[in-house]
Amino acid sequence: MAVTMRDVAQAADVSIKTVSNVINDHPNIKAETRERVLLAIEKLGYQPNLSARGLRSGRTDVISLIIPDLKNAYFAELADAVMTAASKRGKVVIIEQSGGSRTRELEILHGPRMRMVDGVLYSVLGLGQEDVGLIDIPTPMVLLGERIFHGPTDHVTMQNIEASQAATKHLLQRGRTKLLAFGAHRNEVIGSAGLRLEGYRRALQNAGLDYRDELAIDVQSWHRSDGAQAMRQVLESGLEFDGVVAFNDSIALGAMRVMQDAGLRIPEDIAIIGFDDIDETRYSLPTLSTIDPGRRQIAETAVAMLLERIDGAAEATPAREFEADFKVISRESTAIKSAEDSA
Amino acid sequence: MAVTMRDVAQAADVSIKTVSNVINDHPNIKAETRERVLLAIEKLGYQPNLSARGLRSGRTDVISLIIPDLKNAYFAELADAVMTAASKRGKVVIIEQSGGSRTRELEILHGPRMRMVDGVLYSVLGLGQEDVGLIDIPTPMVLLGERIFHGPTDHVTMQNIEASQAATKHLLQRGRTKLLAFGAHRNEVIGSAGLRLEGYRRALQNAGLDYRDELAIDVQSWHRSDGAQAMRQVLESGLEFDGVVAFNDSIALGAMRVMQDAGLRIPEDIAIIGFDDIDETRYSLPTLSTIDPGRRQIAETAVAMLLERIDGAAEATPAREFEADFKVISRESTAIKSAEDSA
DNA sequence: GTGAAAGCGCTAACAT
DNA sequence: ATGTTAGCGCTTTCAC
Repeated sequence: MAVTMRDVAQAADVSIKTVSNVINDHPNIKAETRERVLLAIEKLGYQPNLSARGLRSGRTDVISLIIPDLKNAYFAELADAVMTAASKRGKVVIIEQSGGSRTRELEILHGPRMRMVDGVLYSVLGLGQEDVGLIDIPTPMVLLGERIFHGPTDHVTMQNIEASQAATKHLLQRGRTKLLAFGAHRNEVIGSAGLRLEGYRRALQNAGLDYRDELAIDVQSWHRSDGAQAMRQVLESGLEFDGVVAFNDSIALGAMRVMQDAGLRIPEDIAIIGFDDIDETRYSLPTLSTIDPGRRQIAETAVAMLLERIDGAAEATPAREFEADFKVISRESTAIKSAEDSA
Repeated sequence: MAVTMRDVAQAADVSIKTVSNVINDHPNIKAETRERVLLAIEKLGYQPNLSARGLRSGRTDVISLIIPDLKNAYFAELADAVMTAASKRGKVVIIEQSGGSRTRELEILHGPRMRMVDGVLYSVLGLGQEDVGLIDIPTPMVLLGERIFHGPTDHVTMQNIEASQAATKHLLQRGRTKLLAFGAHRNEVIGSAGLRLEGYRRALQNAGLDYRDELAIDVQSWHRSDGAQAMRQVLESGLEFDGVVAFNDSIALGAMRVMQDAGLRIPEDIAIIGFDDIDETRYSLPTLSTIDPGRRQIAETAVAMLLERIDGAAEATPAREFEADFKVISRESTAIKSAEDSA
């Protein structure tokens, strides 16, 4: 059997309580006693049993992160940011992939695994605003993403409308006027797609341009292959455009590849900007202009808020909402090369 | 306080043991009794306390996956494969990022967190063969990667030498003879870099070509930016080559981008093949030929082996080694376009 | 400053 | 087929 606190206590000739005190950095221990205990721990190779501690204290120091899909670069980078933030505070992270499925998200949220973690960061995709009642679980939770607003929990998100508006303005400033809103979900009002489309509209309006519905291109799933396929259809249709506001980087990269195959030059013929600032955008050919959504800030804030809820520091505080700062990252795909660009 | 088994037992008017039996699908329960218990569970919203179960049974149904870095596409895809395989068998996964640091890997391996998981999948990067003595931990473990061989534990890996040899042969067959071994670590014998360089040498030898040391390009860290930088130096140096065997996809993509910037056409001027078959290789311009290392098979096998160790099914079995099947994936970056390709 | 003892919620002997 | 009971290893009052 593994060595327990009792063994350590015996070896150090103190009570089990004293060992516990040393381990948990409690005050009121003579330096000499602490030394002795530490030595015994070292000698016996003692390691606390986390299950026992969890049972007794109600804390496991594990938090859960629910995301749609780790293979998606955006979520891999989010997971990394969350794990880094959690690790700084002594927590480890269990990642649960939902596949964006409603059923699976509910299963996870209401499953027994929730009882073994101190809290949850939930990046919503399957559920929507109408499900706001279903996310009121006993485990402390912080919501991520833009599918549900004003729920019963803290919420950390990015400035979708403002960022999308800035991205659109970025292209308008470069003289492009026939801009695709690439990645729309037509009948969505909130959700990333809905909000980003709204930002696109506002930018057009501010520039005195009309919104033309045929320029809003539906791309249901935001993977690279979907972006590629949607762009293929656009090119076949003969629709005229000189710029693309893509609602995430993956579909932007997919679309870029298809346009280049078709002989279009980027940015000379078509300027394109993405969303998310995934690592890859710095290495594509051309490099992709994009929106930095403030991922690190999102992760840090979400973890901090969650921990406050867990140790009750924010007990009296009502549900908070936090929007991270964003930045337009200008790269080659929207570079200004010469006067005839907008021709 | 949360509802416990005792409450359920009371509500269903049975003993606590019966409730436990129902939950754990033990035999010998009258259908009618089971019904009653299930109903009570439902009504009270009972959820088992996993810490308590873990304490009592010594099992947590959590396994740990130690990898260098989630932002690295290869590891993100590996993590996804592992989580999927684990989930099928009722386990969840804690991901620990080591950053490839020796110290950090040892810290994790010997840390208290190991006592809260049933087993570990450890993708070695920081440690090396000389550390084989340090990885003999009490927690069941399966080793991944190619830094340590013939250790005290099961080991799942890919066929590095054979795969690299096949990749090199793939280029040789296309008439390329001046091939960079891109991503070498000069003084490494085992490790991915060492083994892949060996495969490269064997392929040359089989083709009756001499190994030329100046064609082995050191790239210490295998991120895209490192590949880009190394290729910049190669181009500046004026070294002549007509093909690139890159030791992973990321550095291949970085290098490809730099070559294109320099006006080189791929595959006409330079043919290039990568390693890992990360998703992105299907969408780059041109698409990147690569080696499919058998990721799913690796994940499935590693998880299966680990679980056998955990439930003692493989108690008597000595440490096993398993090599996954690989495949050469031929894409545009090594396509045969015309007769003058090899000019 | 340290010790004794209770008990967290569960599982597994053992009993019936 | 079901009930009784001990105890996993730890933290936490409460004494001293």
